[in-house]
Amino acid sequence: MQSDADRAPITWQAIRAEVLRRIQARDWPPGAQIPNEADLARDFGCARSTVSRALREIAATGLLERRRKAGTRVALNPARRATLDIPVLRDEVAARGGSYGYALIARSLGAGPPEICARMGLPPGARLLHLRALHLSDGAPYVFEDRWVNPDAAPGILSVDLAQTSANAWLVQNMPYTGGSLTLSAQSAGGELAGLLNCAPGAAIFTMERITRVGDIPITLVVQSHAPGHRVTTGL
Amino acid sequence: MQSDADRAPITWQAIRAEVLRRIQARDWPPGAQIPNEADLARDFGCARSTVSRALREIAATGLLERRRKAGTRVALNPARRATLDIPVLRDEVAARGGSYGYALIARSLGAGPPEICARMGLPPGARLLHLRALHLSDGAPYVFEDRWVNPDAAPGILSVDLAQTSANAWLVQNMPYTGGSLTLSAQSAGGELAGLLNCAPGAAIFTMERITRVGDIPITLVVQSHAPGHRVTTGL
DNA sequence: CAGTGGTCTAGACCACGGT
DNA sequence: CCGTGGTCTAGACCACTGT
Repeated sequence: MQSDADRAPITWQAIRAEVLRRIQARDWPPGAQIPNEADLARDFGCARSTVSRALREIAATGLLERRRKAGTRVALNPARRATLDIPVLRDEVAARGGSYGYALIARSLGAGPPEICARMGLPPGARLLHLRALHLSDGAPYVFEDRWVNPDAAPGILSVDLAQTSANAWLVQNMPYTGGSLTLSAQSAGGELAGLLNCAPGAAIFTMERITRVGDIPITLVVQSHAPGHRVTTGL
Repeated sequence: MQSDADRAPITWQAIRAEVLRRIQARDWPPGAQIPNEADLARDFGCARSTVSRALREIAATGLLERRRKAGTRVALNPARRATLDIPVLRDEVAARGGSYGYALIARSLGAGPPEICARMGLPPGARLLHLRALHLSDGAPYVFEDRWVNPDAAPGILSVDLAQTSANAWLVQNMPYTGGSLTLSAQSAGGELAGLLNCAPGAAIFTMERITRVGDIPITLVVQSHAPGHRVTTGL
């Protein structure tokens, strides 16, 4: 008679919420193995792929660990993951209500320093375009950028007027990358950097170093030194 | 006759790779709309859900933007996302080959400072457990941790011997959280912090501040100050 | 070997949101 | 309105890996 009451489809978000609830309530304590997908699908009254989707999403956050045959377990030491947004600096400044500015300080083409070449995975002495520039917010230094570009990977950049267009903007529009790495650290402002960022020497500087590649070919290495007080926030 | 040549199933990873290739090759330049899922599925000779999975994964990295009816576009200003692993400090030290140590410096229970209560979203003067501790690698200071715990959310922690078990380890095993935030910044080591971390006053310190919640209830706010030179790296 | 997650398929309905 | 992505289903085969 009430055969139409259970017509409402179960969404994978609902299953995710319920699984998270059971973990939080310690129905499934850390380290415990949870039922397999087929059983859960039967319990929830939905297709296995729906359960699979929900568990996959949770596992992506590090709270569940899944292995074939071994099943799904609540992570014992959840090395949680956070997703960090890396906005374009122009947008970041605009979002803070500032007016964005860009100033190229130096541009040179020549053999890259051995250390830089090594970090980019290039042979020592490879020819690199070296750029130093300031990103400004309301005219004040916001980020100092020290960048090396591999002209072999991005030949077009040699003919761009980089005083008008920031290298990042050009690369973003013309050289979508397929991989790379990001390193975050803190460094003390040396004399030159302090001068560029208009801050006290020795101030703590939040630094992001990015290397981007297309396939196996390195495109650019950029070190961005943020003005003191910069923070990066994300959800968990 | 060759009707069995196309039996190999197309994987979503293969489609992702091909879509990335077309973006990189500027077949689909930034800002352009790409064919809809149904058309791509026909072109690739697979089910629409396979295409959907591939495009969803790419969109999750920020390279594609998807909207119903408007279709899928190559992001014009790809605010790229990176996933950051937040390992348990004990594991992080062990992975670096060090022996892990933990030393509780201070423990007190009382009204939290207004600023801390506000950051946690609690009323001013809320009762908080305040912990100060050092994480050690091979006996040397590795991270100084300044933590506030909401005892109403985690009553069990008041009866734990925190000299033996780090608060983080206990919380991780007993209080799986459902949300929170993470803030990264650089700070200059003040006199006290320099003493604790055994570094020069004024050194640049990489700082992570985490707030975790269960539902809407804040559990803990922790500020972790890393020894100078600390770096966090992730893929893109 | 056999259990479990990973994936693909073909089809269906629906929610959103440009036009 | 109606095209597009978002999702669910029921079933199938496969890849990996612990036993």
